[in-house]
Amino acid sequence: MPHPARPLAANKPRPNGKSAEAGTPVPRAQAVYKALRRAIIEQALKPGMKLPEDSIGEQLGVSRTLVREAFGRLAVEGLVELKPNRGANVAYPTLEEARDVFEVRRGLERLVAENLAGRLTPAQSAELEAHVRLEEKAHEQDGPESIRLSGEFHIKLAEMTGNALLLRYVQEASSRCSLILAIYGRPHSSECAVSEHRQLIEALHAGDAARAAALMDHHLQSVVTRALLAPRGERDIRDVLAPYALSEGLTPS
Amino acid sequence: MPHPARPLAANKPRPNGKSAEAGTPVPRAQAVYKALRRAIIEQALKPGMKLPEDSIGEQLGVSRTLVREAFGRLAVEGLVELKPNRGANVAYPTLEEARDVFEVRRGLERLVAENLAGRLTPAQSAELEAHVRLEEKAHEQDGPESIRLSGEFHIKLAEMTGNALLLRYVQEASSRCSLILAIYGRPHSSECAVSEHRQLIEALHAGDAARAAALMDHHLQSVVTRALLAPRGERDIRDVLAPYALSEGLTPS
DNA sequence: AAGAACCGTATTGTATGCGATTATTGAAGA
DNA sequence: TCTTCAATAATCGCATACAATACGGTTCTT
Repeated sequence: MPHPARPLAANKPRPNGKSAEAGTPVPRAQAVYKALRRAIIEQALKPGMKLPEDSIGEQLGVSRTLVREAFGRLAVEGLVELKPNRGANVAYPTLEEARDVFEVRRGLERLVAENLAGRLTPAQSAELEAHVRLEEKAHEQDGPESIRLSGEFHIKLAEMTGNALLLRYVQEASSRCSLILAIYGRPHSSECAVSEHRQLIEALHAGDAARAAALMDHHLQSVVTRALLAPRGERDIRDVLAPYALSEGLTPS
Repeated sequence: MPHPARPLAANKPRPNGKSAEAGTPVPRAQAVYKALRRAIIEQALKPGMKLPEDSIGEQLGVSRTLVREAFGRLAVEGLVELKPNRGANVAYPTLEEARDVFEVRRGLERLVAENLAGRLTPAQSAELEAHVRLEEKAHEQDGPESIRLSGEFHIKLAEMTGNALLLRYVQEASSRCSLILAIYGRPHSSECAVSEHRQLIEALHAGDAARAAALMDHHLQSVVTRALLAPRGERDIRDVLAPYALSEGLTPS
């Protein structure tokens, strides 16, 4: 699976500074950060996985310095764990941390709902409705597409508040929820019920802040019970390995 | 003064930055981060102030590498602004950002209040009451001590929820509020009314979640309604950082 | 004198190197 | 065979080196 290293940007030793007509001299540190972030969220890098600085740097075509910088930022956001002198791992939240994340997320999104109630522009309403229709369509074949869309619905709402900090926090909580569901969630239940999204839009539109908040609260609560409270009790290595042992005709002692 | 390239000499690889007796192999990157963080929160580094990597590194006795790492983390937390190719400044939030921060903070702390209502242990109650008494005492001479204590009250509450993420967010919002009040707040009005803290404790104790949340909401709301304009002066970075370097065990070169 | 092109300097962006710490392997001893 | 321990390999922490970019002042042009 390891592909030959492909530098992540125009890493060319630019012949002469002058001719750099290419778009953005965006710091590559940020590119590294974003690449790793996506990789973690999309679970290409699985929870708990070791993250050695130099192999990652090599793979991305940058030096360890930049990888380290990215790790630091990801650690603040709770996506990687940084252990002194022992390197970085993709975060592996405990069940308790998971509970915490969901609680905070509920608080944040309730705020989103209150903020938005009665303030949606027609354009925003339309966008949300369109989104929900997409969700419905995707829901039929129940692929990973469905999951992505459910998540984006919440991000869209946060964006519409116009509160940048609130958006950032919701995104952060959201990413961590992805991690958590990757660990403790059941395989592919689409996490959000589309009908609940519909109701929420309606309440927002009606300007009923209290009802919107309550709906959001209930909605996220039910995500937890749907996806989380059916723990695939694999906190233990044994559970993970059991099927493999079986298929190889080995008997765990 | 550019050094004429001197092939390794004066700065021999020191065995360790500090005297050998240190029992704590605490990464120095973290020390730098904490020093800068405190300096910003306590407004020794004023909002908008330029943060040159090398003078800071020199003052703290570390290389630019570590300073940069700290900047990255502080930027995620919104305490530092990082402009590509133009370095770092202490964040200077706009009024709109200020509004956003306060709104999020309100949402978070309401969550704290709801979480805590009816769940305070006797020990926790006692701690809070003791704290409020301290506030009252400090309030008489109305120094900076009074401000610090008011802030700590909210942090203490967040701690008591046992929700680490919630605590982190409250702390973050809190620090940013310090910045904001430094810019837009009036000089030294102690920001929290002690009586409101008292009422809040009472509601928590009574287990009245709704009332506690409402009180918290109102309390923070009333903090906001004290926003005014204020000028700023600038000092030399070196002087400002010296005490922080000292307290973190860093040695200026 | 106002503006544009120019150049030296201060700073930032990134890579590399070196000592320190941790993990791993393999051999000796029980 | 199971430990214990040492030597080695892998990795991290941090400083330094070098390249790229932005800033400020000067000179040249009109």
